Amino acid sequence: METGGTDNRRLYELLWGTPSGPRRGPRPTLTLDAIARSGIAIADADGLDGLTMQRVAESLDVTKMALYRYVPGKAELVALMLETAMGEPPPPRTGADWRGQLDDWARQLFDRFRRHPWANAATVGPRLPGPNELAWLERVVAALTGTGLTGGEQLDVAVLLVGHARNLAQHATATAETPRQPREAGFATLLRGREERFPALDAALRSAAAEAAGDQALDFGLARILDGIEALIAARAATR
Amino acid sequence: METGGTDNRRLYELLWGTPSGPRRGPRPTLTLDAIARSGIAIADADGLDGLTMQRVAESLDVTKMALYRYVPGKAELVALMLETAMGEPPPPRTGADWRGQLDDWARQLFDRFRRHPWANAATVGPRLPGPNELAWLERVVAALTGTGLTGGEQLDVAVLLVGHARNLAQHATATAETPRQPREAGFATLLRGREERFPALDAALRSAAAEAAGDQALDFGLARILDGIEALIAARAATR
DNA sequence: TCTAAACTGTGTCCGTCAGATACAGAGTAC
DNA sequence: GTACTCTGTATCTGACGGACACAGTTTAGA
Repeated sequence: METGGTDNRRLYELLWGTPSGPRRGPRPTLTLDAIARSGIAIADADGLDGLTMQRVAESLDVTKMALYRYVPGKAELVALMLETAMGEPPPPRTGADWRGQLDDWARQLFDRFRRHPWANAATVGPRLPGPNELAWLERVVAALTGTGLTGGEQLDVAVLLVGHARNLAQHATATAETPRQPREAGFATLLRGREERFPALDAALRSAAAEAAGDQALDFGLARILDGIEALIAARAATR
Repeated sequence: METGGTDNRRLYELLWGTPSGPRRGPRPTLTLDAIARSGIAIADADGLDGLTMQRVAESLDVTKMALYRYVPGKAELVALMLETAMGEPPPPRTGADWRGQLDDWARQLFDRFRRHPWANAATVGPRLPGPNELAWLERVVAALTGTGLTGGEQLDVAVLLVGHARNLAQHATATAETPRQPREAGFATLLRGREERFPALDAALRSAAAEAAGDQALDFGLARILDGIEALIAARAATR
C-alpha cells in the first residue's frame, strides 16, 4: 500500500526518537500521541480508506499541512498509529509456564488486532518495528527462555504466533462485517450447485453446520501450535 | 485497502461467471485473462502501488476507460488478478498421506505468494473467494477426509495453514527487499544500545547469529503445526 | 438487404487525495 | 531589542479512480 518511498531515517526518528528539549519557535499545538490517537479513531471507524490527512487535521482543528510538521507522510502516520494502537504488551501472567504465557500472549495480541481492523492491512510489507512491537516480541522470547529451544527457534515461534493471531483477527473481522453470521454461510451459498466440483469442502461444510460449534479457529490453531511446540520441547529435553 | 464499495454481484459475475455466447456489438479486443496477466506483471514489478488503470491500459494499448468495459473497478481487477495469480492448485501428490499432502500444499501456496508479493496485501479484509481459491481449500479438506477430524476442524486446519504460508511469504519478501541478508540483521542494529531493555530478544538474536541456521521459519512453523495436528488425530483415533 | 439495437473503445471532465512550496506570525537565545 | 528559528497556513500541482456522452462497429431480425 504505502510501502513505497518511506524514508527510514525519519521513520526511525519518529518511532524511536526521544522527546527533545526546549525548542526555539512557537510551542507546538499538537502532540504525536494526539495525532496518532486521532488517526486511530478515524481508522477504527472507517478503515484505512477513510483515513485522510484532511480528516485527521479536521478532527484536531488544524490544517492538513500542519500535520506534516509532525509526521513525514501518511505511511509514517500509519506506522505511528500502529505502534500506539498496539501499545505496550501486557505484563506476563505470574506463575504461568511458557505455554500459559504464550497462550495468554497470543490472545491478547489477537484482541488488539480485533479492536483495530486496519492494523492487519498496516502490517503487510516490510516495515520498521517500533519499541512496542519489539516489546511484544521480547515477551515471547522471554517466556521461552530455558525451554531448550535455540534462539532462532524462539524467534520462529514468535513469527508463528504473531501470524496466527493476525490471521485469525482478520478472519474474525471479515465475518463480523458481513451480515450473515458464520463464515461458513458465505461458502455454503457459493457452493450451492457446485457440490460435485468441491465434494470434500461441501461435506466439511455440512458437517460443520451440523456440529454448530461456532467459530473456534483461534482456539483450534493455537492449541495445535502449542501442542507442536510442546512436543519439540519434550523431545529436546529427552535427548539431553 | 480497496475493500470499500465493492459491488459483490458484479464481482461474483467476474470471478464465477461463464464466458457468454456470441454478442451483438463489435468484438472485444481484450480478454479478462490478458488484463489480469498484464496487471499481475505490473504488480509483480512495482507492487500494488505501481498498479494503475492507466499503466494496465498502456501495456495493452488501449485507453484507461476501455478497461472498465471488462472490469467494474480497480478492486475487482485486483481480485481477478489474485484469482489468476494463484491459479489452480497443483494435483495432490499420489501416495502421500495427509501429512505429506498438507506439507506439500503449504509449500506450494507459500511459493505462489512468494512469486506475487502484492498478493499478501490483496488478501486482507473480507473478500469473495474465486473458483481457484476454493479449489485450493478443497485440497486441504480432501486430504483430511477420513482422519477423524470434524468438518469444522478440517476448515480450521485450512485457515491455519493458509495463514502460515501467507505470513511466512510476507516475511520472506520483506527480508528479500532489504539489502541486508537475514531478518535478524535489522533487529540486531535496532537493538544495539538497547540490550538491557530487550534482554531475552538480545540473547536470542546472539544465539541465532551463532547458529547461523538461515531462514527456517517456514519449515519450523509447518513442522510444529503438522505435529500438533498429528497429535490430535492420534488422540481421536485412540479414544474411538 | 436493410434497419435498429446493442456493444466497444475514446475523449473529456470531475472529485479526491498526498504532498511541495512560499509565507506570516510566534517565541527564544544572544 | 534584535535576529534567528520554528509553527501553522494558504495556495498550488500532479496523479489517480471513475462518470458520462459519443462515435464507430457488428449482429439480429424484418
